Amino acid sequence: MSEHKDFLRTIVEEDLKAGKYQKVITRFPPEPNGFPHIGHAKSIAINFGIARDYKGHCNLRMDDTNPTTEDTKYVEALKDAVEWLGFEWDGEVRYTSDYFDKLYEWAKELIKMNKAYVDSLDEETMREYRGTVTEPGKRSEYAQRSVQENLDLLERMKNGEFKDGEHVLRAKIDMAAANMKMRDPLLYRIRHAHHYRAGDKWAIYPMYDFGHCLSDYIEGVTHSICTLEFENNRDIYNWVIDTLGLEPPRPYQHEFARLGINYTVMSKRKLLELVEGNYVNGWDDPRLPTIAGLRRRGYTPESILNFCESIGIAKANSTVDVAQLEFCIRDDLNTKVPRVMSVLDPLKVTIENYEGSEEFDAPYYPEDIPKEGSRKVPFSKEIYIEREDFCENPPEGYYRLTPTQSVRLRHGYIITCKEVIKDAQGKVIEIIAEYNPDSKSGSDTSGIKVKSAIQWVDVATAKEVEIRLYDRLYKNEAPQTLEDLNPDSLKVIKNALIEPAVITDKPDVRFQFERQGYFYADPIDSTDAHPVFNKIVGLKDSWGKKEKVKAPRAERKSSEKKVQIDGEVEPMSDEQQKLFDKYTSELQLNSMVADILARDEKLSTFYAEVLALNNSAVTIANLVANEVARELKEANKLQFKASDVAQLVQMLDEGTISNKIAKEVFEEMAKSGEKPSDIVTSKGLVQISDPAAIEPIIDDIIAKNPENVEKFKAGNNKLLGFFVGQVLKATGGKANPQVVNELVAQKLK
RNA sequence: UGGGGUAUCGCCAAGCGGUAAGGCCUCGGUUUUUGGUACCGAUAUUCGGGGGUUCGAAUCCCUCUACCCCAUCCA
Repeated sequence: MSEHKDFLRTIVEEDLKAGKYQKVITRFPPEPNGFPHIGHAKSIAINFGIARDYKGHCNLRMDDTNPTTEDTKYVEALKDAVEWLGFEWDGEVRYTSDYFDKLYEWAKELIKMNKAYVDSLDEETMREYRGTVTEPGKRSEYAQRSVQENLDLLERMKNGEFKDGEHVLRAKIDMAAANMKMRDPLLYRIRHAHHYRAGDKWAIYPMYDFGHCLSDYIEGVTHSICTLEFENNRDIYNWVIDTLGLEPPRPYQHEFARLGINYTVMSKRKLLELVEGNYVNGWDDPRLPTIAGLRRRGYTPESILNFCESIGIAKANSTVDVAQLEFCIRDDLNTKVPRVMSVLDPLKVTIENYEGSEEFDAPYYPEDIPKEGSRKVPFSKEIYIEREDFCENPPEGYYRLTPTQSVRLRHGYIITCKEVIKDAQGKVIEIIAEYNPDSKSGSDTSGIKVKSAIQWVDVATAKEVEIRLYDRLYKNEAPQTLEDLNPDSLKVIKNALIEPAVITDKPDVRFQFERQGYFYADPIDSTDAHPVFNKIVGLKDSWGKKEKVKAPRAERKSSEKKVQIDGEVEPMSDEQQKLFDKYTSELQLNSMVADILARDEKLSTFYAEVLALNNSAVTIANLVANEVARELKEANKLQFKASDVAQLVQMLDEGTISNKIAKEVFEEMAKSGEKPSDIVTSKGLVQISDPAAIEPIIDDIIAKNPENVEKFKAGNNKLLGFFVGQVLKATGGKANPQVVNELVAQKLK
């Protein structure tokens, strides 16, 4: 585990420490109505990861409460994804549909408590009754039905006596709730549909808000982790569990931001559109961010897990740069896979001074990768090189073959261009070259220095392969529509060439094609007779990048600060205005503090109370406007009285305590309600202002931090805070910060 | 617009009153028979804006702004 815990792990740890739960139980609760994507991988990594880190367990539960969209094939895909990522769920796979009986009992319970009712409004009316975000809704007249009638109706709904939509079961909460989700949410709806697991037993199905929390409870889940869009549903989650009076321990819901990645889409709807509209070739199209797609592309589980860990968990909506994902797969494959040579766009090279043939012994891994293994690479007079690796009129900095620049054939000899043969259109079709017999790789005595080594294949023995080059699915960073699709996201090269060992020896399924990228033998289409390789990701290419940069030279980030227009501040009432005037003129408060006090009745009243006991108007005002305001905001009820604050201010005025200590005392006082003077005495918080007592401490700290002293003397003024902080820490916060400040500044001069 | 959230580098993200972590990207340099890898180095005087409190504020207080979610019988 990394040293910085994310906020979820922090919560889990606190709960464990507080003894709230004996064991952490999480769950991954997908609805089996679509293929899992990398966003699910994040959720899987979080839920299973937390369970693993805290020695708990994680369930896999299909949240299958909507029979019209769900299917077994998705269940399989989901199970498969979890397994592929290397996680093991606790026991059997769980299904919300297995809890239908229990859920139904609880629904009746709610009716008996008069907390749920059968409503018979039609859909449209129900929507009208719900009100809007600014206007309260109104309760359905059916809410007055008797318990008996509700029970009876629900029973008959279950038995299939009514048509879809005729009735629903709703919770009786509050039609005027500011949280729209709490305006009598639906608990059950009628659906005469075949459920892929429950069959035709049920004519009613629970809604998410009813089924999910209770399923968590049934499974003993402790931390129910979901994405941000469920924040509003948390109130119902708690309402259902609380209202039913379920015995603790009970689960609590926590939300995190879902994963977004640029140049792709993640929503089920958009993914479905791509698949069904044949914009891609099925759910496992390697361009898709689905687990199946990533997997078929050649991504490893480790790389995806590393990715999930690297992006962190937080609550801010964010879009991760796809470069981060690409880094993770390169990073993983770099140390794992063999290097081989392939040529995608061949240019023939005839080495006129070479006769016969030979085989080079070439290691599969470069020297910096601690892995063994090698293969034979056949070589003869005629070879192919990559068309890009020859240039007749090279730009500056071009390292490869030119009419005047020799290159090394990787694992082989150094060649030099002798003649360039072109067709009628002027296209280069062949290079006539010469090799240096003394330059053989590994036993080079030629003394020739070349700028680079290029990959190649032998014409006579090279194998033909199909290569599928994948690029980002969309051309826009934040794609909206199908128009944003990248027309070049797939390029198929039917007859690329590859060295024979890849096909005959099959040392692996993933390879680095040197200087090109990582490739994966397509698990479905690749055969011995017709090998197919998917490009997983390209190598980093600092040359290609440089070339590109030459073109667009326009955008420079505009450094001008954007001006922000402030909205209107609400005007004060006459009463408030009067108070404000008194504060600023009579009591000499600054206008900001006066404004805060004048506008808040609780604060101004409290202020007046303290002022009656102590006349340090400004000090009290500052304290009330800042510290007391916070307490009021957090707790709503104050643990202390005006007299306590007056006493605190007096100690401050007398110099018994510093501002820093005052804050500490205040916090304690707000928590325990103890008298400030008692807190000061019991904790020994009297401030130290005597320089003679402070100086030795400062000397000690200066002696211990010679580097920071240097930096400070070099002009890093921020370090003053560091030294003052250290001294304060050493004295338990008791040193008078003002004295310390002066002393430190003096000593470091 | 009522409610619920969120704002720290180009992209993620730590930080919880005392020197603005880290990763990706980018840019230099070293090593290199992959323009790869590895390694070194650079890159936020500033934390959405403005005020206030404090010796000291990304962190506390006030206020404004922007973005996301909620008015499916979806989850």
